[in-house]
Amino acid sequence: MTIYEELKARGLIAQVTDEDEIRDLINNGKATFYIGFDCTADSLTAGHFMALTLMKRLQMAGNKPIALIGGGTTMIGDPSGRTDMRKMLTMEDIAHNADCFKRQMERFIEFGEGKALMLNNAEWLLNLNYVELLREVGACFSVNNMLRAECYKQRMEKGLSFLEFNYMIMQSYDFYHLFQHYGCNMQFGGDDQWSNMLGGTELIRRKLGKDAYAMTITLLTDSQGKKMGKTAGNAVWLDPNKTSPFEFYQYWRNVGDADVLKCIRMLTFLPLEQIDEMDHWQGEQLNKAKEILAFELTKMVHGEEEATKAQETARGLFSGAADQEHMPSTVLDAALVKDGKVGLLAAMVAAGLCSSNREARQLVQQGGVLLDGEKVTDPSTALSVDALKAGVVIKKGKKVYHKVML
RNA sequence: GGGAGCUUUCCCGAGUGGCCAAUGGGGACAGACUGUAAAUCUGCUGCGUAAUGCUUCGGUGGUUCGAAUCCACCAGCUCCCA
Repeated sequence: MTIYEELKARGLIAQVTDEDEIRDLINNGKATFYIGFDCTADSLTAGHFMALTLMKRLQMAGNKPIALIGGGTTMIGDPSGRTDMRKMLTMEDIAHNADCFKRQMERFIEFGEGKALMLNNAEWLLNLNYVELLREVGACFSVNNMLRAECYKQRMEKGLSFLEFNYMIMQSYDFYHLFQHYGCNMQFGGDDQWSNMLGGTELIRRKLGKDAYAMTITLLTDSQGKKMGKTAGNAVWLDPNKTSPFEFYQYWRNVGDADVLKCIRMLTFLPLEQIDEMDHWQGEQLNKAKEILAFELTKMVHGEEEATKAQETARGLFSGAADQEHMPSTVLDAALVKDGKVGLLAAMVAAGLCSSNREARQLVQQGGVLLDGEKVTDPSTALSVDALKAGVVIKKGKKVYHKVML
């Protein structure tokens, strides 16, 4: 099976500019492609992860990837898919985020001589001269067309600043620059990037009279059409300090039935034949598929050891016997001790299980808290120092376990 | 440059002088049911052990016994005219 067919079978391809040409390029290892990552946070997310796997798949097929860090474009802020303007980041923040991105990517893609390339568009964007740029590329863009682009359309109501309006031009310039200096003939990106990417191919055609190609990746959405990789509005991070390997594992372990196979197909490197076999699994059996998904992804992001640990912890917790070793834990401040005891509510807040005493109390009263497996409903419950020395396991709801100690 | 309007708790959105910590919906969280799923039903959602308690309705001042609600100024945004 060729790589193009495989991408297609995995459901990764959303839109392409020229299917025949692209198929030929990537199947024969003739593509030098880039994917851009704007550094709006200090860690990559599950969403970026899919782009990285795509990069890897294409690299394995002999193509040359360029990971482009958006040190320059982040200064503008991509308006695509947003209903309001992004917070403007400072130069320092952006530089710091770019560093973090770099470190995370290196773990995943092979960079170096003859391998993948990592570049930062701050290099060429930050030194552009306004008037020169206007004359060189500004003349190639039709405002009329830009306003018709999907990414701006939805902003016509809420308002769009000139700063953001220029994002498409910056991204197009990137492609133009990479095409000329690095022989980059293809761009990949999320499907929401489609119009920005077309801007690039169009610019190359107009300025250089040459063809470049663009392909977008299907956005990972759940069966209800919501973007995946987020919990409660927070991203699922790849940085273990922001999302622990266990939480990361749990996120995938808990995806909806309707989404498991899709995720396995799109995100893992398991052979398609194996995935097709899982396709007819149903009901409870799907839990097995979820475990596979969670394990595979955790392994890729955090390493096999962490993945095994997370899996064992999860199995332990949900089969009853808590595996205390790998459970998140907090050592309580001795100042919380009163009369040889620590109030349960205070302990829960200290452990980060609740943000306030009030919330903790409510949770206890609603029967959402278990202490070492025993349900407690009295908010005035206190933990004795002796018990704390040994460690007490607080279970919040069905899935959150936390050990507190002194 | 001129004119009109908007700014509410995580989000949307009611509220136009006391009965407002503020209707409703969404989301989040918890309970029941389950398969660590979905759907459904229930509870809950500023802080406080509690109170006629404290802090909140873009910001700063003011009017008033009392303001999210009225006034002034400032800021941000939207729309119309240029």
